[in-house]
Amino acid sequence: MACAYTEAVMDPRWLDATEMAAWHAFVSTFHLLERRIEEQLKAAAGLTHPQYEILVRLSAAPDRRMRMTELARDVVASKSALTYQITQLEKAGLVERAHCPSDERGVLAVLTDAGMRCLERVAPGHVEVVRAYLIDRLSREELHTMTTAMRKTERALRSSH
Amino acid sequence: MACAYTEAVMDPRWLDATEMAAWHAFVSTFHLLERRIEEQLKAAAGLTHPQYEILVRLSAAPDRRMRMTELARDVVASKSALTYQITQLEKAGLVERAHCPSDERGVLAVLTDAGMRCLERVAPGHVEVVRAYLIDRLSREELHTMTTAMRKTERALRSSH
DNA sequence: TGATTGTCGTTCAGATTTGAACGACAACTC
DNA sequence: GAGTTGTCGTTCAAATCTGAACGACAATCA
Repeated sequence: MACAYTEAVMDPRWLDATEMAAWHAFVSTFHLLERRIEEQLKAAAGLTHPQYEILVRLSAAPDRRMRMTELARDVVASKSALTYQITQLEKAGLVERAHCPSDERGVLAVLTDAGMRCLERVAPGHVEVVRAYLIDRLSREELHTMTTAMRKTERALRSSH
Repeated sequence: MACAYTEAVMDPRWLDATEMAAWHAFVSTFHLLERRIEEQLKAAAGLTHPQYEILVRLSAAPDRRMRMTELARDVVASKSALTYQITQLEKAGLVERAHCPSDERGVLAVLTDAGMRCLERVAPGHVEVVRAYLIDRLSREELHTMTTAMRKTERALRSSH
């Protein structure tokens, strides 16, 4: 009754019980899963989740390289956060920086061979966690619905900035 | 083809295209939404999302108070992160600390009247963002499926620690 | 009771993120 | 081509998070 989400029940703009349940479940679950993923990656390879995501994106890019800004957009990180993480990964020998041939301002993040090997070594354990707690618990139907729902929101958020 | 998620297609433990799409959509969307929420809350009241969530939980608790550990579990924060945030909210006059009558070690976080007013003032704008980018874009059916899916994962994660 | 073990919340150092400011270059306009 | 505006990536200070260590108290058990 005192909850800020449901208090003004007369106003249709507030969240009803179903909507509130969906939202809270979404937020809590993500944080819990994120925590478990961090734990697994740290133990397996001393990597953080943002660092792992960077390696994944680079491994899938042509020539295993990507512009800083594009990479930041892909992994949803701020430019300064990406600068910091690329520096860390460079110290670890997993990524290198290269000049961009087509733009003098540009910097390319390049996955090294060591970075690729690291990813191949770590990925199975990571995927196992994602499976164990999310993917394998959902039916094909649920998986599809969730993807559709997430994409709608992602599209709306990306197009408004 | 070089993506670490799909490379070893012979191994059924890897994620196929559908699963990978679901996972990436989930992670990206959450980060984008989180970013937008932070932006809105900061502009509206100088609050962070974790701080807002703390106020919400306290507002819904009996006597508007909660034990630190329980609160930390609810908002999925580490104990030290909660200690820090409660200190910040105390400085802002939105929350107070009180002794726990039943346990000498315990600390109760208590929502002040100012905290309650702040929450009532900020909540509509916050809910509007959650609606605009997530809730209102999903059908009742999708909302229900997502909640069910998230709850399965949440349950698995909470019960294994 | 006394001893052991566990939980509570805090502290601290270190790691990471944020957002504003910046210099360097690119793109566009006239 | 000079001037304006925009983008690129980095830097910096400040804010926040993490995880291990800690002292204080609670719970359990002999």
